Amino acid sequence: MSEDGRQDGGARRGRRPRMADVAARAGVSLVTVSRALGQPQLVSPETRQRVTAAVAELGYLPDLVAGSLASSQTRIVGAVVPTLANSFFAASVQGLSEVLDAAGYQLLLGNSGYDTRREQSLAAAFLGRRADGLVLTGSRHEAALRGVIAGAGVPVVETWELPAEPLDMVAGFSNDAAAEAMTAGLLDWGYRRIAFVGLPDGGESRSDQRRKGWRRAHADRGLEAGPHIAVEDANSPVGGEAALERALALAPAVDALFCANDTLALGAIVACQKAGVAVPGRIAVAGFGDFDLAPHLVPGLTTVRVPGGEMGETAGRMLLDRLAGRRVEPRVVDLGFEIVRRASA
Amino acid sequence: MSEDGRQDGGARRGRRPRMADVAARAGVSLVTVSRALGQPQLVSPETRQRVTAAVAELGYLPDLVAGSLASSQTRIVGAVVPTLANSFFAASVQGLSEVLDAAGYQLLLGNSGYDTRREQSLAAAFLGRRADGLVLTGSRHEAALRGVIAGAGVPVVETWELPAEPLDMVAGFSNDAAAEAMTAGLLDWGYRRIAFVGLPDGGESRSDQRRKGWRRAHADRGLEAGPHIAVEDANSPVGGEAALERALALAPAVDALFCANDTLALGAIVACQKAGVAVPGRIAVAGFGDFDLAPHLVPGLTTVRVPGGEMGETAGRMLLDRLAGRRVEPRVVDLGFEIVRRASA
DNA sequence: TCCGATGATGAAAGCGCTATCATCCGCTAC
DNA sequence: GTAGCGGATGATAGCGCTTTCATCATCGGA
Repeated sequence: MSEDGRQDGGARRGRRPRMADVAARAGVSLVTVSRALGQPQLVSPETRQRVTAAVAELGYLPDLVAGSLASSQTRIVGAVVPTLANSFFAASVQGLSEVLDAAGYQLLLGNSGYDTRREQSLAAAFLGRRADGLVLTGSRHEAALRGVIAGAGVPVVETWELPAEPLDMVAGFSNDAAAEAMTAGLLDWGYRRIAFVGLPDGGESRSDQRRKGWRRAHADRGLEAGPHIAVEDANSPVGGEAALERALALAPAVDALFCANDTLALGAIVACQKAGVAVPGRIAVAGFGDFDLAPHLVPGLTTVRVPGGEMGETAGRMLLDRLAGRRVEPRVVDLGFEIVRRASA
Repeated sequence: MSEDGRQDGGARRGRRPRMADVAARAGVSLVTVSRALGQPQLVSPETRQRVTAAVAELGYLPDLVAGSLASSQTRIVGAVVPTLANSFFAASVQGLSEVLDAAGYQLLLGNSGYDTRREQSLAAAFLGRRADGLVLTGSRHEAALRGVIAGAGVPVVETWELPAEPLDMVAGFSNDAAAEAMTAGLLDWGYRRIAFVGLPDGGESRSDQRRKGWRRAHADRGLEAGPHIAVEDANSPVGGEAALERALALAPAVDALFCANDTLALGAIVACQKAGVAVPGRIAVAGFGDFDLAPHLVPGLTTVRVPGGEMGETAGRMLLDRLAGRRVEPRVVDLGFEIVRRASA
């Protein structure tokens, strides 16, 4: 291949080459280049090879913006998570990203900061970019979202919950069933006064559901639930530390702490270590999420394993299936959970 | 506003409205709509108001793909991180995302899995989407990347390191200086045989640099560095646990473990707890990163605080400045680090 | 009274691709 | 021999916007 200087078909100096430049260089029409790149089987091997060579010589990079406009599909999926500073959602994003990447799709990511209005505006922005699909976290959205999505006509997957009225598809699990199961486990293991540690009422949809499950486990057995110890910030161990202190002061004595997530549980366990409180001897601690560190804490954290990465992967696959024109059945996938009993309860 | 049925200027049924539909409805030309939306100050208040009303009535969402093609700017920034399953990079992405969001930019995210070829192909894909800027992690890239970026002519920020030959701009810190400072601290505090726990040689750029700093701190004082305890996976506490076991078996006795990151350090501390090894009495443990949990471990983790979120924010701001046509000086920003001494060393 | 500013609006020309339809060739089938 | 067909290629028309340039009032100053 000639390295020296631009030839006839070469791109004008200083401009990034376009498909027409490649075409000229390869001595074919623009359409043929488009086909050679997009549907190579429609082009003869020699032509394809000439095009490939021209692409390489010019360093041509197809403009996917133009392609998207012409084909009205972007191969972009938008995802909104409450926060990235949290390994749980990060795992989902990672799973999603990998599935999409393998299919040549790209991920447009936004974080809502647990604010449904920001979620709404991010979703709108993604749709404005003509994302082919959307992945959302949770079931609580602005009322207007439904209309915006319907108007755009793109497939959507909600994750991390099992909404009563899904927008479209769901890849999630039941937070209340999981919390109920965890609570039932604690009761079965002999704990009698189980406090729930989490956000106040209405603080956040998933925390609320978990609290509901905890309450129901008691109700189903005719027991009265223990106290709800409210924390301000569910994403810091500090809340767990404070909760332990409060729990120890309560009478009748609380013998187990069910934390709305593992970060809080870690705070509680650490506070116990510092205060010399035996876990689970004096007080048991259970978490929710089963983060990486759960088995490594001392004592190992009893918790609920949730399908973080799988939700992302499944959401991605559902979207891709739908975009490929395949029917997605069922539209609501419950990825389940698992009670993981370690030493802390 | 009339709810009932489409009117003259309304969009054809079943199609999503375009700018022309809005224009017809508002009784102005398409250009005016474009201006009313993009540069409202160029349009009279009444007209602007008519357009706004028409937009609302039709539920019009501008097509940013078309806009991008026409204006040749996408307001999209692409970012590549090694992994999201790691709170360190997640913090950077979060910081970046927030800065971009506030400026009306969107984030296209990819994870390379610590593979430079995947980084390269992601970067190329982002450039194909005509991202206005790129944020990369680290300084080790495929050779071809430089040319691809130069060809696209977009601003780039490298993060998490201080590359010797930056691609363009940098928002990072010196891993070797930080590791050297941490090691110097350990030496100052009286530890004499400090093992480094991290990936094997050449495993990863940042781990290598940290090891280099550890070695240099010794060399500068005419001391011989302790052993390098290699682990397979630096992102799991398991490596730290294994490392502790190996360290305890060494003679002469290792009295401090300097782990290439906090996750490994956590593994080591936990292993000590389990084995009843006093920290720092028998062996001190230092980490790198200062993740959320560091102050909450028992004992609190002595570590290096790195500017995770700030690198993301700074990278975002540098990009935005450059895109706004402002000069960015200096192009290499060292965000520094901080030695945080807690109880573990 | 006329003129160049100034402000508000519009018409037309693309941005760089893909979709669609047309063309052309060589081949098989009768 | 020729109709018919599939494979390979090309010409053309947009995709829905922004940009640029043109138009046309309106207005204060000479």
